[in-house]
Amino acid sequence: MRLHNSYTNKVEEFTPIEENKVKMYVCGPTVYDYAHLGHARCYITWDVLYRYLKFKGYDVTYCRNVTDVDDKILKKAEKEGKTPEEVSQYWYKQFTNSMNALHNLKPDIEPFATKTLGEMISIIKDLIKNGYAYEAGGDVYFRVKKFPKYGYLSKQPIDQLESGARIEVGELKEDPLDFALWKKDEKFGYNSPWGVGRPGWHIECSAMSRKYLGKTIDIHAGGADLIFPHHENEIAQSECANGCKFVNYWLHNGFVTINKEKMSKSLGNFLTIDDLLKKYDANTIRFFILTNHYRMPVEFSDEALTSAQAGVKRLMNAKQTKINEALDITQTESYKHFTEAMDDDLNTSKALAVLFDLANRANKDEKDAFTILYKLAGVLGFSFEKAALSDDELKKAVEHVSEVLGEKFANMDELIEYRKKAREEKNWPVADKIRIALDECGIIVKDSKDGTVIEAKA
RNA sequence: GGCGACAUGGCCAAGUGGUAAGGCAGAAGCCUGCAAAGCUUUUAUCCCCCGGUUCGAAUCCGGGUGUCGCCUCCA
Repeated sequence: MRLHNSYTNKVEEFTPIEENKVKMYVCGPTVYDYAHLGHARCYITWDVLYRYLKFKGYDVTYCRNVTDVDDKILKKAEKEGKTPEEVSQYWYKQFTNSMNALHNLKPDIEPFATKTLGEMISIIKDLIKNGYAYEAGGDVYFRVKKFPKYGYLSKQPIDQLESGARIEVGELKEDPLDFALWKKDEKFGYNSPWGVGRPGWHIECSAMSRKYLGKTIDIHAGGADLIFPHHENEIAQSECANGCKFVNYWLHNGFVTINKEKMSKSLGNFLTIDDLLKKYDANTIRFFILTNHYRMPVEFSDEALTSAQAGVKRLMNAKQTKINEALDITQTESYKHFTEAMDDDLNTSKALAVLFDLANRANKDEKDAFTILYKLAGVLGFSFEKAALSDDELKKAVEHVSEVLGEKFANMDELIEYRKKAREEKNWPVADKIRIALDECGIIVKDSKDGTVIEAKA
């Protein structure tokens, strides 16, 4: 399997540290607000990597942190008169709901920053001891100039970074480039050897990664906007504290854009996952994300989502057969093509083409085509479970049809039976009226030789 | 200003040296009482522009043009 490593800027053969085991870390959310489509892209992308690695037989440990100590959380807490814990707990729940709704698998470990303070303090202590960090007025800063490789990941010449760096009022840095490992905060802080304060954002990931996955890990992934300064700083901290390589493969996903501009909180041009899910289902959002390569920008538009919806529908409408559990799909051509695509730096666009080919073959009654489709689509996180019509929806629909026809029906079965008779008597106006009325309730009627089925609109 | 990426049919998109996957939309036919779904056929002599290398380039090199991202919190 080949993956693009941002550190070397090359697509490289992936070789895990321990044979058959993969330790992957993904930078998780700061929980203070709604997750938007940009987050969805990130976490869907790495969800697919996680699923695919497991599918390939790796024993994967997937760790995704939760940042629950941050200026934005504190601001929100003050504004709403709540404790920071209440705020972060609430938004963590919202985030989890969104991830579940998108069918993202739960990471094996989801550590909270506030529960990993011991590890952070231990790393900072080591950095100070080795001269890589210094305390100044209750803050602790990392001495960037002591780490010659600083800037390697982001490909930034140090002098360029220097010209952009700046010392804020009240900061006691030796050098503008230095960044905070610990910040004095007597109001919301925690005890530490340097007084009451809070950890810097970057140290959190270094600490959680080390605590749960070890000093050197296989994969560290996240949005491309984290490369600088977040990941650059993580490398500096971890490698100076641990004296060994931090990450073997750095993976970064591209952005979702809207009107050709990056979708982000600060620009205010974002669509929340919750709102999007009111209009499009999880498969559609996933399909929209996966038609593009994960490193490319993806332009959001309703047209693009509608197109994705139609594509998903085509896959989901494939003629279903009973899943043949005995089938070894690894021996099939489709498996070969699918894995070739995915092994090539997650070419999901090509992998989707394999799925469309299988759908077409299933529709032509090719044996096992649906089984293979079902399993491979599952690797990308697509679900064939159709949203069942709720009792309430059925009841409302029956009432609506009763009203339109001026005839009372007790339930859907009775209604379908009535329409069947109408069709047998070639009473097309009545049959059509029922179908149109049901369509108005979001129910599609499909007549075939095998009988009539109803299902919810996508 | 520094660094990085991208430019393929109406739209989205794969393809990185051997002659343009796939999806959406459109058209025609089959099926169907009609629909829906499905099936079949069909839509780029050409891949932003100009040079070059090569038997051969969308793919490599040089030069343009355009778009985007990072350099501050950000997925």
